[in-house]
Amino acid sequence: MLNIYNTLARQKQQFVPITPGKVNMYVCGMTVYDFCHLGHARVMVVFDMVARWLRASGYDVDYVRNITDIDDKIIQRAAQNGETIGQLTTRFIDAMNEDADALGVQRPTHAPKATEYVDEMLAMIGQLVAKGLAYPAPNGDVYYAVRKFDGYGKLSGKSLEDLRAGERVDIDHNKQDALDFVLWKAAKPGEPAWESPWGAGRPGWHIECSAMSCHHLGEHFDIHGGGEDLQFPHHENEIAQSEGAHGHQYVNYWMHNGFIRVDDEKMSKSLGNFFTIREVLQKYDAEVARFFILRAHYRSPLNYSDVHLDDARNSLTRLYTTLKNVAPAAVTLDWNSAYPARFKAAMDDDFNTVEAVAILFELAHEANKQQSAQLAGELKALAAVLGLLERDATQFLQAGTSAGEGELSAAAIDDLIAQRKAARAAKNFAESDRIRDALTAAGVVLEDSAAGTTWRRA
RNA sequence: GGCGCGAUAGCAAAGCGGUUAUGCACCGGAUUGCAAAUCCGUGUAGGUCGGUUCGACUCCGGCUCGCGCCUCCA
Repeated sequence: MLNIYNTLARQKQQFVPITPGKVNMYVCGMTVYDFCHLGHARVMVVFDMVARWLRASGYDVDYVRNITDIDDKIIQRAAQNGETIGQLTTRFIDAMNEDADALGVQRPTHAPKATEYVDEMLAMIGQLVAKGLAYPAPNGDVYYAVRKFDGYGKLSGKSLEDLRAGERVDIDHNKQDALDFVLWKAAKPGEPAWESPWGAGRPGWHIECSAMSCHHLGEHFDIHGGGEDLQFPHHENEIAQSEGAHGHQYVNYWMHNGFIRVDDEKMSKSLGNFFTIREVLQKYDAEVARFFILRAHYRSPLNYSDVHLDDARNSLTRLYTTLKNVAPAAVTLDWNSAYPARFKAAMDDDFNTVEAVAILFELAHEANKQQSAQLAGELKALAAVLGLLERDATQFLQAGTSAGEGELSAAAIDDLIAQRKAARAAKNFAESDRIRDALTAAGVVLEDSAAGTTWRRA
């Protein structure tokens, strides 16, 4: 039985789907005006893992991850670049999909773009205005009247009083309350705009998720996820919009993943301390990056550094080495048998991939020790549930970096191995060691066995 | 200032009121021409001060330090 830490309840709760056997899940995706960084990678990988585990558990999962393709930064960036908004967003949506694919992230079932749901957003804003929960302001904007919604603050644990005391909210005389947030922004000259009952304009950020989740998953669905920085105000505002408009519960389980950090600080655009996914993939195999994310608990902060990525690569190498040394049998997982049962218990405990990965290592140890194709098969099958160890072991072990600087080609390596083999046959160990040392210096490790010599990159 | 989270061995990182986490690194040994890989062996970790308890890394409280949200942000 699956337990999920629900931000709304601030504790783990047993997961009970609204419809038996079916899970509807929505995750806040990217605003596409730049390349994705590692923080975005974490959201994509974490919720990919969640979707995979739900499916492995037998659920039919409808997974929606939206794309914000209209907002201030997009407009600004397109203008800077001298390209249209469509050109800019298309470019970065493609880049995002490339990065996600590299990381082994399966595509969500739907990836709706905000610009394609403006009608739905306007309909919802209309409902909110009709109910007196929203109001058009003198400047042409439409705002949500936060104080009219009873439960405001229930997700983030904030009270309106505390928020007002925060003194960090701009005073805007168009708003009835400083904490009111915008649903519809009046058009400014030169900006893209849609017609609306309140004049030409464009949607505020929060309304798109309420409208698109409702369109694809209904007014009430099971899981909503995103980075923990979205808890407030974005998710709080979504609740206000959706529950305000529909008059009932919006989401049952709210999940928030922790940040990627650099030197113990949140990695973010505004701090400028971010690494893009493709930057990292120049130096590290994408599966190493995925493993790096999944070997930490999704709610914990995760420090990024080359040292940690090196460590992750060495760890993953051990797993793949096991599969190279012990050919895995084709295994159909029996969740009642020892290792799979423990793996399942770990995953069912709020997606404890840390524990699940530890079990993978125990399995590797036993597979090596017993030279057991069955255990190696279980290792491979269990890892596949996490989207790991799905490649040919030798392919992984010999893969270079995409940068590929100063790397010896496989052909050159094979040639040196042949020379070394001849030297060894002639008992010329000085020469064979010289060749091996040269390879070591080039980052290539040799492994002799009865079957011959194999190599991998260090 | 308000609200919240965390502090585990050299590094990373979990579970758990009493019994080995796990990985990397390190050190012995087996194996190897020598290595690598693998196997065997080796770690008296749990910020600090108190409390509860027969017993606490694990529960409770104080303190210290770190981080996050309160503004766009995954």
